[in-house]
Amino acid sequence: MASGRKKAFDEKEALRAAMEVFWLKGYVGASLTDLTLSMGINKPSLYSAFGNKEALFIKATKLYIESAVKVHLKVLNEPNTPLAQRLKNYMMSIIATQCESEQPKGCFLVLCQSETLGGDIPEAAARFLQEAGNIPKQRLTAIFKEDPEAITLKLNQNADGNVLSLYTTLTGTASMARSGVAITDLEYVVDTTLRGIGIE
Amino acid sequence: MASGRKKAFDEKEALRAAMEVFWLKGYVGASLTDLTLSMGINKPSLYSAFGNKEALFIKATKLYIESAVKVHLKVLNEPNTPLAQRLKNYMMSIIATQCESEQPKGCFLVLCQSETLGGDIPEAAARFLQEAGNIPKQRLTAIFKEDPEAITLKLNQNADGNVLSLYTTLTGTASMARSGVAITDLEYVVDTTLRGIGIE
DNA sequence: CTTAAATTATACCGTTAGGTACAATATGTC
DNA sequence: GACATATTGTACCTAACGGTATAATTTAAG
Repeated sequence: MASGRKKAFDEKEALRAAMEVFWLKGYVGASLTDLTLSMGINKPSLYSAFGNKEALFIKATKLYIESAVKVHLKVLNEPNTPLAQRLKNYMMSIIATQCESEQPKGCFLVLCQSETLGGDIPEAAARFLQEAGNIPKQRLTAIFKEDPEAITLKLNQNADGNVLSLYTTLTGTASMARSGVAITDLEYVVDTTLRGIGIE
Repeated sequence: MASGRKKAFDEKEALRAAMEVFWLKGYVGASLTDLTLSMGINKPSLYSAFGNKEALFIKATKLYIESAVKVHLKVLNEPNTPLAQRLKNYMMSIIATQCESEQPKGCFLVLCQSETLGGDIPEAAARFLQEAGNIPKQRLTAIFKEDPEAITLKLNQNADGNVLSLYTTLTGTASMARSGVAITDLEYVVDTTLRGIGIE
């Protein structure tokens, strides 16, 4: 079997570059020129490797979920660690990503979810974005409902409300990080939220 | 002096319609077609009355600040009302606007500020957006530093942190409202934040 | 009724959007 | 080296973008 010319770019690396463009500019704001420039490839290469803009966006979103959402979850079940510390570590780990200066500030999902209401994001991508937001919520709900320490603190009695409080805070910090607020300032916000739901 | 044909549209009403388009779609996402359709006028009328897209956006932002930001401030100084109640009224008043179903869900400023980092918003408009966000922050800072009850509660000792906590929560609720979370659920988030900073 | 001023509608401008056809260029197999 | 295959670079497509020139309207003043 004959097999033609080799790809001159690393697909994973190109996808990572695309993710950063969407992360910085959103779905609508990211033009194909922005994307191809950052990815270091031209349009035919992009379309043959990733399909089209929407398919590329979904793949970039999946990469973001894996590399910037799920990675933080493991500290929630760190053994021999008080719940208060685990929750704080989790939130600060996310905020560190939001404030990381080597990446676009803020949160990919928060930015792109805010675009969905305008109707300029294809429906499949919009649905995918919405589902992505549920991942941390479900995990936090499980913690509040099942963790022995959480039950002792009666956090299970309004688990949904407590999850929403944390999630709202983290969404807010994403906007704060995007506009340049420092992680040291946001740590106080986290402490405030945790104290507010009755922890510590 | 001769004076020509009369305007067939109400300028205030057209500006209000433009504000809602930006509120829903952001600066980049709002096309001139979106704008002229919602405003009920055509492009030459838009340009003669408002200048260009950027000038229209700045006027729409000013209208939003007057009609959806400053209006909430007065409850912060309501006489014969405990500080806890005033702060809660203030936050819930804002969230009611964010959840109002007769308007686009969420916050005009939060949406458009998130676009600025991408570089697709003209610089003058971007600066104006940033300044707009300072209005509530400055007022809250004054409350925490000067209100007798706030001083008694020692909220003045970390006024900036407490302001950031409230502001982050309200920014978060704007995103929550945009994705359809009900005001009744967000009330618990407000209670959490206020309890967190040591009120109530 | 004429005239000057202002607003309207229509048609158009150059540019950029997302997307693709096609020829040129590499690669592995025979 | 010839050939099939896959990727690349270039050029192009239609549609929509922000913005405008121009001519057709409507109004008030003289």
